[in-house]
Order: sequence, then C-alpha cells, then structure tokens
Amino acid sequence: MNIGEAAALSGISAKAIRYYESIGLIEPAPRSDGGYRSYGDTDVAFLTFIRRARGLGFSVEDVANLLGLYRDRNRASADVKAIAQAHVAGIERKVAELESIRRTLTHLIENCHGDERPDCPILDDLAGAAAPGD
Amino acid sequence: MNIGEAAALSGISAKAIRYYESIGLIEPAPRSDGGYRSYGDTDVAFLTFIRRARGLGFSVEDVANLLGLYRDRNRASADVKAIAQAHVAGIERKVAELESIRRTLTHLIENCHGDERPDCPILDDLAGAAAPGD
DNA sequence: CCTTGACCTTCCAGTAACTGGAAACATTAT
DNA sequence: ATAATGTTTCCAGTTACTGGAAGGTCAAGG
Repeated sequence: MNIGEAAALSGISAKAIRYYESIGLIEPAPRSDGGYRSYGDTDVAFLTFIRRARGLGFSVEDVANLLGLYRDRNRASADVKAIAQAHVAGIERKVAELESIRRTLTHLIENCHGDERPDCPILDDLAGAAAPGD
Repeated sequence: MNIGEAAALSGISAKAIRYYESIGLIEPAPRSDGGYRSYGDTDVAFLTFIRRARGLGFSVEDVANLLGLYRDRNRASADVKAIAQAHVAGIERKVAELESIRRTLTHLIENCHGDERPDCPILDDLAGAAAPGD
C-alpha cells in the first residue's frame, strides 16, 4: 500500500511517517517503480505502535528505545518497565508543578475583584509587590 | 547598567533579554557610546515581571498582553482576571490529560513483572493487543 | 490520447522560546 | 600593552512535526 493508506490505517499523518523515516525511527520504505513508498501490514503495526506510544506522551527518543525492545525477542520486561517508570515519574513532576502554579494563580484570581477598577492583585504580584510566598 | 547586571537582577538571561527585545516584548534599550544596551531600575522591574509571569506558565504572548495591561493605568482588573482564568483552565486540561496518561501507564507497569522474561503488557498494549480501554 | 484529479515526491519554512557558539568590538584591570 | 571580561550580531540547533510550493505518478473518463 502507499503512504496515504498506511497513514489512514495507523493514524499517523503521511508527513509524520516521512519525518520518522528521515530521522531513522523507522526503516526507509521500499519504493515502487514510480518512486512511491510502499508499506505492508507489519509497517502499519509499527506505525500504530508509535502512535500509541506517542499518545502516552513518550518522546520520540523513548519510542525509539521502546521499538528496539519491541523488536528484540530476548529483551527483558524490566527494561521496558524502567522506561515506563521514568516516564511516569516525569509526568508526576510535571503535574506537581502545574498544580502548584494553578494554586498560586487561583489564589490570585480569587482576590481580584474582576471589574472595571484597575486594582489587581495578579498584576501586583507579578510586579513584585509583597505577596504571600514572595 | 549593562545587560549583564540587568540579567542578574531580573533573573532573565542576557540572551533572553535580547530575544525579548527582538520580538518586541520589551522596548529596544538605549545604547551607550560603545553600542552597549543600557538599563535602569524600571527596566529591571519589567523584566522581573516577565520572569514571574513566565514562571507561572504564561506564554510570551500572554505576557505581552499582561504587560500591556500592567502599563495601562486605566485597565480593568477583569481583563487581567480573564487571562489568568483562561490560563488556569488550560493548566487544568493539561493536568487532566497527564493524569489520565499516568493512570494508564501505572496500570500497565503494575502488570509488568519486570524481570528477564520478555513478556511485557506494556509492549503488548502498544502493539495493539486486546487491552482494557482499547 | 489526453486531461483531470488525487496522490505522491522533495525541499524549504515555520512553529515556542529560547540556548549555544563564533567572530569581532568595548571596557576594565593589571 | 595586554589580557580578561563583557558585549555586539548572526547563525544554528532544540522538539516533533505541519504547511506549502513545484513537480512527478497513476487511474479513470471523454
């Protein structure tokens, strides 16, 4: 099949597939007489794997490692688990930071009367006025 | 003062200050005879404002709006509040998505024995094996 | 046979928000 | 005078692609 069909089946855009090929994440596809890339079911399976892993927030570099482990019939599940655990730890860090930011902003918003008056604790805080936790 | 001192006082790198000038977030600084940018306390205050707003996760575009409102003595606090609220909503969306991803991955990790055996539900799931919620 | 349209090719640019580095000039200290 | 530090501009690179231009390929229809 051509790249368009592989894209539709895998859920990855044709552009992205070419990009993945260009950075070496996937093998260069064989070409037809006219120069079209041609794909089989196995390729679609790999692409789907990539889409799912990306959907779980793994970086392309992580995906490259996961793909390597996926291909390796002798790999240890511990290796995969380690990558996944590191990823979860990263997610938890991000969530904690976002929550902290959200708390700060929510607090500021609650104290901003939000009308036509110019007084605004949000701007005051950003400008460096004495604020809790400053 | 020169850019280095302004950077140290504001907590924004000299590189970033030049960048902010280049994209028009801040006014071009006046230059000394030798061509060095020169800054005053007010400039440092603006830079500090920018650093704090960025630290709260506001995009540079948001910061441009906030700066405009900060400069505008007649602005309504409602405008600022709206920007902050939209930002909080964005943060909440991100957190929800990250939490969802974390739950999925944690579940997969729990079912991966993580030893030398190759069997690994994480890879199985990515490869499209029947999985809860697939 | 020719054209139309859909699909494919490569390559260049742009995205967000900077950071790093090179080459050259300015300033300060010794 | 010279060395060290600070500053200047400009180009490249980062992440993970997307959009678009210019042009080749393929299948169907007239």
